Amino acid sequence: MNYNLHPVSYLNAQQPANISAPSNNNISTVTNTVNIPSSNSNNSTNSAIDMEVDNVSSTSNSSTSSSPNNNGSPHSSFTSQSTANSPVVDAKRNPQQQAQQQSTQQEAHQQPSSASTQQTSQQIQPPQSLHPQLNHYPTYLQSHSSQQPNYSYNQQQQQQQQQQQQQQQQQTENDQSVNNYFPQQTTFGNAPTLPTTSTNEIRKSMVSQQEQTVIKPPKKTYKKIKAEDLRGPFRCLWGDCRIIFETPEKLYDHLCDDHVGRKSSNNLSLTCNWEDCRITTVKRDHITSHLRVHVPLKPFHCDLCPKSFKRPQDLKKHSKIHADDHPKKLKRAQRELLKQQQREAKQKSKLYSGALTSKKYIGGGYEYGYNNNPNEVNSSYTTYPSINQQHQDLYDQQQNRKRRFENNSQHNMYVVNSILNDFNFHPMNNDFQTKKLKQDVNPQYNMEMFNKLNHIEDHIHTQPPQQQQAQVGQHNPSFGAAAAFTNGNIYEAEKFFNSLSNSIDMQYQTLSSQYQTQGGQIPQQQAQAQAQAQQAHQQAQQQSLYPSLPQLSSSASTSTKSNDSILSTNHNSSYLPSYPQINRPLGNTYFNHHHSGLNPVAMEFGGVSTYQKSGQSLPHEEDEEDSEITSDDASESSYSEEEFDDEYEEDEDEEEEDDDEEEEEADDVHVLFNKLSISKDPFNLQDVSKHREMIKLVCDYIKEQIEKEKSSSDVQEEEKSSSSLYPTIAAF
DNA sequence: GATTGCGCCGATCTCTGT
DNA sequence: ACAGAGATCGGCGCAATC
Repeated sequence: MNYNLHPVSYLNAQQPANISAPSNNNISTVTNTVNIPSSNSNNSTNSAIDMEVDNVSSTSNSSTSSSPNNNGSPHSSFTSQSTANSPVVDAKRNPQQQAQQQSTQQEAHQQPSSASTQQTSQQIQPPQSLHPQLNHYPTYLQSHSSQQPNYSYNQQQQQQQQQQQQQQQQQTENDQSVNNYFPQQTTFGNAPTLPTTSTNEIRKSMVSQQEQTVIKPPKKTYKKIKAEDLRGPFRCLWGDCRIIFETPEKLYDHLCDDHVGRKSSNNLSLTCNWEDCRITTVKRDHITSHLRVHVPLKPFHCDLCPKSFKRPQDLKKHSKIHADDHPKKLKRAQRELLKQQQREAKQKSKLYSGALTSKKYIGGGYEYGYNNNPNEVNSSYTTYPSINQQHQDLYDQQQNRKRRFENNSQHNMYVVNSILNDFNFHPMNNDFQTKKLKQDVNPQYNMEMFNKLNHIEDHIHTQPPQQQQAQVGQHNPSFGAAAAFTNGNIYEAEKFFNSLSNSIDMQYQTLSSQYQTQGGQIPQQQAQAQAQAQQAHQQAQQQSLYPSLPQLSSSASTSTKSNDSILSTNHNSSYLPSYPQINRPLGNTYFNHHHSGLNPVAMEFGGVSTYQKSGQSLPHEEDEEDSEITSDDASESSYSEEEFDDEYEEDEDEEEEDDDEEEEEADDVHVLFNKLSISKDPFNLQDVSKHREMIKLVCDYIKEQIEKEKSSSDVQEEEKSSSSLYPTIAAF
């Protein structure tokens, strides 16, 4: 376990201790008296951060080990399930259940054990859940009312105590089972809060209640992740651990690594201690899969629709509805195919007629029209000359756009499809009609958009070429399939992406000019910006009632950490996206993660290993070591770095205009970055450039579609006009 | 070669939304 | 009623260890 990956998350997690209010006093004594196997104890780093991390994480592990499962026996979690006396639990119980519970507790107090000391350890009240709907509490677990063990005893006393607890649990279960099957014999002991009604009424009510609570199987909680669930902060509610994480990915990692643990690390816990959930599994992957219930994390995205899923099986099952043999898919495909064939036939007929009646031959046999379908590039009319100068201008425009695609039209089409899909502009998207209304017509390139485009870019470059090809074929069988858009949709999309492109252009120009003027002074500027950000953060923290999100120190990372760390800093800002994020690898640069076969995100779609918290080292750690290899591989890219550089050079030439304005922009860059929440390093410039390029691809595509729409409408008009010259022949 | 830990994956059940 | 999504569980394979 490497806490150096995101140390500030742990470091700052101590700050809101007064808010989350887990009194660690009791816990600290626990950890001092009992040698609990802890994965964190293996952390041999000596930095100040790690020292504090150990303090915090020891709290978390003490909670983990506060369960009697972690007594060193690997399979101890099978034998006991402790249920904390959480007020959340008590709030859910009806008074009669509470009375029964109290009576059980009283009986437990009468046992010759240290119940009074145990009771003090139960005073830690967990705060309100981040996800109230997840507060499910299986009824069969409510019957397990055991006390937390007192770790001030030695191990032998612990074992005895655990045996007593097990006996108590068994006795309680036996009593309840007896009461269930022989309700007439139900007694309530000396429960103090029972109402003084007749015994028959109590018996009837209790019988009915027990029938409801025991006979009925525990209901599962099926929670849909909402936008508010993804805003964070993401607090670990495992036991007494209240560490706050920036992202659900980190929270999930923390849960799997620190709380579930591993058999090999001698800290495996197969009982979920998340709040009042006490679900016990028999295998580690089962509990890691179960943990997704508590974490709003859906890292498995559907490539054909905006939906995301928690588990790869869910995605796989969902993907069946996109299969070609799916009934809905077949009907829709038939309709789309018919429309498309009709329009293509009309378009081809016009092109044929126009070419055959062309007035003069201008140049060598170049392609007429703009068709990115690789199968139709050498179509029969490609060698016909253009018609006139107007067509020549149109041709030049088309060729300019086509240069963006011609190296790898398949990949670029996939980029366009992905972006249209993620922005709910894809015509094949079922939710388009409902979601498009919510789409901002004039989007701004803010941090949310930055993260979203990063997400899309991640998604794009983790798809194998075969899958991309298949998806392009499914989404848009022909590149020039203008029929995919309706008239209203395409103009809305044009407006949306043009506005976004303009916004990105502005940011890009500012960033690029600032980068050129600053040169090697970026780290110093970053340090200043970081100092300002820390001041603002401290002020906000003083004013805010809520715990602050952990802040990553970009100034430190800039000088000491690798580029990958810087990237992770950028992408894990406090501005969290409002939609599920894939587990963006820490070793994330555009070109190496695009081409490296070791990409963990790529593994995401080929397997689950990245998310099932394999014991093997993460691939991106290897990427850091093999950065040279991956950069070399980038030269083989279909979307090569040279291609990007060419684009950048063109753009930068246009931007070398006003030096005075650049100085003013340099002064305002702090404001800009504060708005964007993007630290100023060249990688951000690269990210912005990538986003700029991506959106330009979409804009070009949309323009092309609009032109095709116009041309097809011209064909229709010509057909109408020409048909008016001749008598209508009716076919019988 | 046997054992064990671990992860992947399919089957199945349950719940939710239409 | 049905489809789709969420959740759980068991079988299986692989790698490490003995």
